[in-house]
Amino acid sequence: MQNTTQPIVTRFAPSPTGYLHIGGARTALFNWLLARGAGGKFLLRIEDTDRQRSTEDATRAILDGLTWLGLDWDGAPVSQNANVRRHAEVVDELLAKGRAFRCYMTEEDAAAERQVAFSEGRALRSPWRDRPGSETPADTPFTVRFRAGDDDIIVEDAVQGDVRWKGKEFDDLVLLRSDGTPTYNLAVVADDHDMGITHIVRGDDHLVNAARQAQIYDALGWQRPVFAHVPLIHGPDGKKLSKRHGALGIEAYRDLGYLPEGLRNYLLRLGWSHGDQEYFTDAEAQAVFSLSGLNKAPGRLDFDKMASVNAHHMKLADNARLLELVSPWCEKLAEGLDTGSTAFRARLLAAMDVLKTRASTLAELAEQAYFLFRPVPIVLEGKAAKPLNGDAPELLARLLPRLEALPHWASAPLHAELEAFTEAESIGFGKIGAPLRAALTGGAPAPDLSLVMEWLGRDEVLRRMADQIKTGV
RNA sequence: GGUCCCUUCGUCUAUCGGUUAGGACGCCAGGUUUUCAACCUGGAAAGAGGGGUUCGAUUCCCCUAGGGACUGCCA
Repeated sequence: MQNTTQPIVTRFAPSPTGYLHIGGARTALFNWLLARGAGGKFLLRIEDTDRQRSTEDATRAILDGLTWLGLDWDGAPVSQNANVRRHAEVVDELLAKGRAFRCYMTEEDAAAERQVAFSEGRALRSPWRDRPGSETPADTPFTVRFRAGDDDIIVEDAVQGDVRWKGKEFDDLVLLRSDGTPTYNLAVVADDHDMGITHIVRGDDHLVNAARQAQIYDALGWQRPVFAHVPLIHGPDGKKLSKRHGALGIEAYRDLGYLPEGLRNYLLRLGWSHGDQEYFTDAEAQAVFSLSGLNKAPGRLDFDKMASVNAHHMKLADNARLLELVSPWCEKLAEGLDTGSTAFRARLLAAMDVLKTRASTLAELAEQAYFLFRPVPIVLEGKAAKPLNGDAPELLARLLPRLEALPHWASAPLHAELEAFTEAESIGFGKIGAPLRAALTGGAPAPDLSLVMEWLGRDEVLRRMADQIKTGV
């Protein structure tokens, strides 16, 4: 079966008929991990032999998706369509070996023939499979079909175990269409062989194809690759993935504010495990990933878990990088915000260590940071204005000069000063905390007040306090 | 219809014949408390059903049920 002395070569082979969806992304991830962890190669092949359905846009969307996810491939992506000549050669080889034959059935003939086979509980067998060459009509279009064998077919799958089929279950499948173009199963085998693919990890919707392809490998005398068919991902309801729940392009998750490493980690654990370990860095994942950890049962998408895994990676992420990533989100929250300004950048950077522990996505990070850059003066209305009722403005007014006089503007002395103030006023912390918080953040989520004050800076704090003292009087 | 695959807490999973069936997310309760979150502590929560095999089955086999894939001159 597998030749362990040769380096591992894997591939991801999407057909460019849409975006890179979440299931495809996971398949790509597994292939990437397998290759990278073994110092092998991870190749890309675009299965574009169906010219009608294939589009440039889809190809680009898939490449962009992989790039965003951080799955880099070796060499240039292979276009399957570019190999049609080679595919025909392989068919000739099969013809020469007597493992393929010209079939003159029309599509209608084949449909009728299939009907008969169906009723007899077997797969289609072409009446042309054993006709001598002398009987073949001239000037009649033909397909080339594979001469299906009668022996059982056993696929040794790395995930599903040994799977066995009866030979009669398989069609004399078309290798070359009547227009001379190759079909999927033939092209895949030829390309995978030519590309030196050692391990094929793909969705288990291809399990039966593995049997078809195995027959072709065997007929050609080629070594079969290691097959590993991973179960498909289902939606949160356990049903097949649909647009409504999760079958989105990978870029949709990016646009929801997920980090690529967060999504990678989530996808990795969906259908694969390494004991009880939940979180993996790339290096860890590459080091321990193996086919034996793959699960046989399909998994469901769980957006809560996805968010929580992402939150873990938010905490680990570099602050400067997060600043770049979150800036567009901040612009969405505050019209006209200049995220390139040094004031904005400095504040966010200072606060990032704390803020990133409070958010599970970039969208939430921007919300958590909102108090730092929200437009001033802050207009408090309704419930948000309540903390400034009563004598709260007077309290703020008495606190203001004390803060102003602080020699060192940092969270520790600020905190001490607040404590001193509550003591001097004989009030509980909440008495001053609530109005101060309202004045500084306008009710937006924010961490400890002394930190908030440090990050905002003296001028901004005094300014926001003054704004509320003014309106409160 | 046929063939094949799958089945442990709500979800992702550990277990590779002997465990009080473990962890994570979510949920519930409590704690902390200057908002929101985070955090800490505790809790509820699972082997689809039925037969075997075995001293002993979640684990091995069979059947049933329920999911799923394939069954194209699509990929």
